[in-house]
Amino acid sequence: MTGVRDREQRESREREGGDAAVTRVLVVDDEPQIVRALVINLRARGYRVDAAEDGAKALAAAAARHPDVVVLDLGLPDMDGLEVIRGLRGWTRVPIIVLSARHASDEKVDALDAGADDYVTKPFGMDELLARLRAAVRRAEPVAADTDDAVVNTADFTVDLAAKRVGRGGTDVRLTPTEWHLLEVLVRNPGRLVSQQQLLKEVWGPSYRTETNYLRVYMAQLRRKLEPDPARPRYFVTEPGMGYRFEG
Amino acid sequence: MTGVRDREQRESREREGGDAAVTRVLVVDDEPQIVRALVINLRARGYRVDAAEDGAKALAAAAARHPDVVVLDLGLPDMDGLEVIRGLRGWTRVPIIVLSARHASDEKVDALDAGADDYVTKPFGMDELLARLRAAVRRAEPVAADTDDAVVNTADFTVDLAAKRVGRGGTDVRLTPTEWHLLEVLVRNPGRLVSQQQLLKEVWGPSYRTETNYLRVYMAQLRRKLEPDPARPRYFVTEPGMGYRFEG
DNA sequence: GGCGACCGTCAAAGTGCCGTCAAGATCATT
DNA sequence: AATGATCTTGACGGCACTTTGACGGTCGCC
Repeated sequence: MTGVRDREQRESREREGGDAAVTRVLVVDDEPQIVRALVINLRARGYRVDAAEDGAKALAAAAARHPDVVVLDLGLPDMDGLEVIRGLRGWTRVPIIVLSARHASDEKVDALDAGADDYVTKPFGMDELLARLRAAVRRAEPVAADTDDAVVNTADFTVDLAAKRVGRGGTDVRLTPTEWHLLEVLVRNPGRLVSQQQLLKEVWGPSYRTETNYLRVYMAQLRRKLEPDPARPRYFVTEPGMGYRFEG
Repeated sequence: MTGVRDREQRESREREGGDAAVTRVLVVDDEPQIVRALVINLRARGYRVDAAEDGAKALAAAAARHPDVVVLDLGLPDMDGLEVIRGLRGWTRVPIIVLSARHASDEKVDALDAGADDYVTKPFGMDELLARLRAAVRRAEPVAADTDDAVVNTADFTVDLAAKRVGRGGTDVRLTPTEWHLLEVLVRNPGRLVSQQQLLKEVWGPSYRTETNYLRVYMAQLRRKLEPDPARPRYFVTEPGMGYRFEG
C-alpha cells in the first residue's frame, strides 16, 4: 500500500512541477528573422525556447512540450492565428502573447476574444515583449485555490469572490449587481487584457456587444468606489481601443 | 499495481463514499484532445480514469463503474449536458464537476441548479481542475457530526441550529417551519451573500426559482421577529438584485 | 494646427426591484 | 365541520439601479 502511494507521488512530481526553474517559451512565427531574433534574445536570458513556423507545428509542439508561455504571430501561412488560439484554449490555459501588425485592430481584438492574454504590436521592442512575457508567466503561477477562500487583495481594497463582498479601509463597499459582475470578470483575469466585447458579452449578454458606453459608465463607477485616485486609475487600466485590465 | 483482491474488496463495499485507496474518475467529453490531456494528467496522479464521449455512454459507464467523481463537459453531441446531470442525480450523489465554455453564464447556473457540485470554465488550468476535484471528493466523504454546538450568537438574538431554537431577550421566539428553514440557510453562511435562487431552491425547491416574492414576504417576517429595528435591517441585509446576507 | 476617434463625466429619464400589507387558500387539530 | 396557524398570491408606492444622451478632454493622424 505505501509502496503504491510513493510511486504515485513520484509520478505526479515528474509530471509538471519538477524542474520548474527554467521557463519554456514556444515561439510561433513564419518569418525566420523574427524567430532568430527572439530565440537569441530569450536564450540569452535563460529561457528554454522552442520554435514553430506554422499553426499545425505550433499545436503539436505545445502538446508535446507543454510550454509555460506562447508567443504567437497572427499571420501564419497555413491557418488563421485565431484557430491556433482556439486549438490551444481547448485544453490549456498557458499564457498566449500575440504578435500583430500595427494596422489590424480587429485582429487583435478577435485574438483577445479567442482567449489570448496580451498583445504586442509589430514592430516591437524587445524590452516590451520581455516585460509582458515576464508578467504573463508571473501571474500564471499562483494557481486558484479552493472555491471557498477566493480572495483578491490589493493595497487599497479587498475582493472576496466567494462572499461577494468588497472591503476598503475596514468598511464594506456597496456595489450594484452590474458593478459587481464587471468587477468579478476583471478580477478573475488579473493582469490580463480583457476586450470590451468580452466584458459586454459576459456582463450584459451577447446582444450588447457594441454598447461600449455602458463600459465607460460602469468603469467610472467602479473606479470612483475603489480607486484611491479615480482620475488616475491604478488598478483598472484602460487600453485604448482594446479593453481593460485589472492590475493586482 | 493493486491486485485483484483489492479491487474485489473495493467493489464489494458498494457504497459511494467508500474510502477506497484509489479514486475513480469518469471523464465525459467529446473532444479527444481534452480527454487525452485529462486522462494523462489524472493517471499520472494516481487516479483511475474512465472516459466517455457522449451522454449515453457516460450514463452507462457511471452505472457500470460507480466512479467517485464525474468530470462532465456540457457540450455533448447526443444530449444536453443538463440531461446527463439529471440522469445521474436520479440515482446517485456522486460529485459532478462541470466543464463549461467561457461565455455561458446561465449554463453554469442551470448546471448547478440541476445538481452539479462545481464548475470549471474552459480553458482550464490542470492544477485548478485537480484542486476542485480533490475538494469535491473530500466534501463527499462523511462530514456529519459537528451539529452539536452549532450556536450562533448576535447582540440581539441567539440561534441554536442543533436544537432548532431561537432566543431573544431571554425568551424563545416562535418561528414557522418556512421561517426557520430560511433562517437556517442564511445563518449557515455567515457573512456570505446567498443568492435568491439559492435560497428559493433550498427552502422551497428547485421549481420555485423565480418566485422572488416569497423571499420578500418571509424576509419581512424574519426581520420583524428578530431585528431590533425591522425597518433598518442590521443582521439580514439585502443586496439588491443579488440576494441576502446574514451578518454575524 | 485641424480633425476625428475614443474615453471620462455628469445628470436626467426610465425601469425594475424591494418592502409592505392584506386577503384568499391550504393544512392541522379538534 | 370549525377553528386557528401557516402558506400563497396579488397590488402598490418608493427607491435604487440601469439606461440614455450630451458635453468636454485627450491622443493620434492627416
